[in-house]
Amino acid sequence: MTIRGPRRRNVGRGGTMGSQEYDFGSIEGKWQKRWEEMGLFAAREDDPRPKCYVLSMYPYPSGVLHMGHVINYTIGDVVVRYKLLRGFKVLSPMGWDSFGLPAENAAIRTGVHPHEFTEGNIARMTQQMRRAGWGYDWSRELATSHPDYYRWTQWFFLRFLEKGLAFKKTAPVNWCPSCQTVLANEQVKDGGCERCGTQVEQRDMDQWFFRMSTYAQRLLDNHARLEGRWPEAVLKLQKEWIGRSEGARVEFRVAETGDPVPIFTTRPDTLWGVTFMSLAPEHPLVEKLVRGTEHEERVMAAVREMRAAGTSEKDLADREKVGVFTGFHVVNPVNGEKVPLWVANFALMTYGTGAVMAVPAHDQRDFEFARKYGIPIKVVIQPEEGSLDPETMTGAYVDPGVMAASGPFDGRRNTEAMPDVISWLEEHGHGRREINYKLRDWLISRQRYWGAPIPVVYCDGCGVVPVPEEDLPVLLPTDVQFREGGGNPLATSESFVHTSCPSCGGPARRETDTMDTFVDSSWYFLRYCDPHNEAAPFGEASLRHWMPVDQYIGGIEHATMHLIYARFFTMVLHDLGLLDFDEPFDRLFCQGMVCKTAYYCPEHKYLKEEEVVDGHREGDIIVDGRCAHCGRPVQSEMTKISKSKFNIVDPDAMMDRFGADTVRLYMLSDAPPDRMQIWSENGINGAWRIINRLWSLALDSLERVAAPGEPVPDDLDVLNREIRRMTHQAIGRVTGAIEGGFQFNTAIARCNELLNALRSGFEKVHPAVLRETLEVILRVLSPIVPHMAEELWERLGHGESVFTAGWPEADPEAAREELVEIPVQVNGKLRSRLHVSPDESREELERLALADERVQKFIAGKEIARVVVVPGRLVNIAVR
RNA sequence: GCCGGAGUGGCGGAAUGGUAGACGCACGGGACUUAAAAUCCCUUGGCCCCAAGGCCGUGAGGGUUCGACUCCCUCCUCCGGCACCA
Repeated sequence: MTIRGPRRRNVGRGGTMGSQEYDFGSIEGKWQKRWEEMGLFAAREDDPRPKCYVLSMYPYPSGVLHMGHVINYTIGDVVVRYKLLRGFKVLSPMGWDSFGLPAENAAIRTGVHPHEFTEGNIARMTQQMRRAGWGYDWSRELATSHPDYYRWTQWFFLRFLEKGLAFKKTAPVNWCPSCQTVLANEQVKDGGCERCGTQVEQRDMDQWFFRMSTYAQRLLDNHARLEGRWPEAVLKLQKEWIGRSEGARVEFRVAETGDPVPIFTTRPDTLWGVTFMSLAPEHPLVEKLVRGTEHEERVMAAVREMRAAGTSEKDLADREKVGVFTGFHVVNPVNGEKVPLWVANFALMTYGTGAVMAVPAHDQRDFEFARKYGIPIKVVIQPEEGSLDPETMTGAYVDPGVMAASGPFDGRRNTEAMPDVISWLEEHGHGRREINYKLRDWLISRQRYWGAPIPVVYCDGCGVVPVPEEDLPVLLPTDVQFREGGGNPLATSESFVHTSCPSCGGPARRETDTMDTFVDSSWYFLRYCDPHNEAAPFGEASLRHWMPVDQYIGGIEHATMHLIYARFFTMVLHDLGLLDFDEPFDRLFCQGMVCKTAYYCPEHKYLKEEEVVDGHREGDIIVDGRCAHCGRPVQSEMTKISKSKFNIVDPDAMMDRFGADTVRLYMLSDAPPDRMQIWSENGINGAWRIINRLWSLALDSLERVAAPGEPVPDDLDVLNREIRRMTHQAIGRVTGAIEGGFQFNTAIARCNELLNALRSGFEKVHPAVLRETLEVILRVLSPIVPHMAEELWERLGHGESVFTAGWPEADPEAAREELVEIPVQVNGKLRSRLHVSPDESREELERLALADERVQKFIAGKEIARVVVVPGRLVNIAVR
């Protein structure tokens, strides 16, 4: 199929309206250069205007801009320019999340050093960003892989280490055998590596952590301050991720040995119904108990099997629950009952204590396990009506009820007795109230080269020794080998590994782990405030000046990783006395995914458009197409653009064809930006038309537009009064649309209306009204289509940038309606319309409505029960 | 399973409890053109009707109200997230 609407560079065919095409090629470049020269986006602390820090999430420098970047950075740029027009000095920085796996994988594949690879990509993407017209203060550009940045990442690590917030421990970790590195839980998707998809294994390794779990409650509490400012969904995701649950810690003991077995439960009210206990396969007690006993072989074999499955099982939740009896028992402290101790694959060592009390009567998972292994079931919560029989139960009873067989609590409602049960446990020394969180400590070790080296050395005499601050940065060495499956390349550098102990001067070994790249991104927004500081990560005064980020913009996929890490990091820096705030991002906005139709053949999977044959187009979609390879009918779906689905859109190609302004306008004109964005050929053509309609109307206006400053006369005709009214109403509505949640689509719609009104009455529009309206359109549209707005603003005779012109202010007098249309309803149904002054009295409206000919037809012969009059809005006559 | 969000023309989407469908796309008709593209103008929720006009319509069903896309209850569908968390 042929691509419709190919762009010809064909300007000035002259003649009638609409014939002049917007020549983005020369105009966009001109203004990008001009903004650079005038320092429009250079943020200065000595600038007296109030500050506004607008930040878009920095990208990984993959070398290619994709549509996700385009929507993200376009929104950011619109906010930046809008704030400029509103009189703020805006900090709008950009930088690079430039450490990470792709560069290292490329090094293994092609032999190009990650540094070179990364710098080349940064150069390419910078060009693409400039071309898109996004305004940044490039003097503040940073890259996390540069030593002058990662030296401070290392410096923060040392501060954490001093305070005991960075520590090392052996932990079962997610190991990606392909990447040869450890992954955070967040980086494991469906049991596979987030990056390469390889099945993840569990291994015990010595790893560095940040003590994030102790900040769980604070991360949760501070949500109160973010409510209404962050998307609901992000707060919810974080809440879920932090996973607070209240309950009790209860001390059980092994009957045979007396070993304590503490458990955590959210249902202390069911303690009397415990019929067995489960330990996680990794629980240290398992091996301790069975070693040297008749049970050892059988139990340890089962444990090995359970551990082998690890997290590599595709769907953990659907995995069959299996267990093995240890041969030992535990004593239930509340009633002295002796119940069997099992090892079960559903018990997690990483949550609670790694031991779970089992109440099959009131927990579905325990129920299934008990039925499977013939373990007794004991009912201790009875429903209000009827009584449960363990023999006939088909599932656990988890609803509220009355406690039974529960000693001192018999007959009490379980929901009400809960706090008393906990008090009782405390009084009798059996346990205490406890709160547990799913949020764990942050594993930051990566067995990789392309990251910030963790600045410690290992000395046989002194142990773990931090690198002294003055020796930072610990530079990445260049004498390393990048090999497929070769483990950590950093460990292959002799010059790096062998060093001397900063403490005793003896021979020592450097840590070869590097830090998770999420550490880099946990403070980059701070560095932007003072990017060239060589004495500190940032100057206190600069931070006080710019922070917090007023508006942060990025993808919702960072809700639980980056956004929690960055909040945690900020809190720690606050507690270290480095910051006087503890939440970094005042407002957050998450843009929607960019989607496009993809085609799918049951046999050949996703197809390119040209592989779909015999179909016809309905709008943008090929319908009833067949697979070019096998002839099977092809399905179409609207889905996130991705290479694997052959539905990608190349921003560069789009800007070649339509220019940056058209792409920007299209991204924002169809749907609110937090929703899914549908990319379509027709849609971008529509945006191109809007651009050209405005362009040619403005050019046609130049001949007859009033001189700048020429006042609008008082004695305008109806048409011109109407246009002025629309103009001044539009200012208010556009402002509201932007302030009320970035509803750029409706803001653009208002401008279209104005444009249409000017076009249809063009010959009769007064020159002064023409100028006024055009200038309003240009100013309110300038954040969205900045290049064209600037060009036309200049051609209208302004010497200064439109971005220094200020946001237009609505004149309430001009915006006032002279005549309003008042709907008249009878029993809620529209029957007629009155045309009256907007402040026509209640009585007169009622009189006019009742007298209306069309209304009469519907009320004749009926009893009027009530007449509702809302002055200026409507009349509703209720009849019987 | 649990928790969110959303269901409005052929499509993307507009509507402080007050004229449902702004704006745009697509479709159709017309103008310009030798012709096409581009551009411009008109029409366009469905149904009945020569017309005037009327009836029906915001996932389904109830409720509150003079009046409900909007608020409340029940249900259905779709999307997203979480999912052995004791």
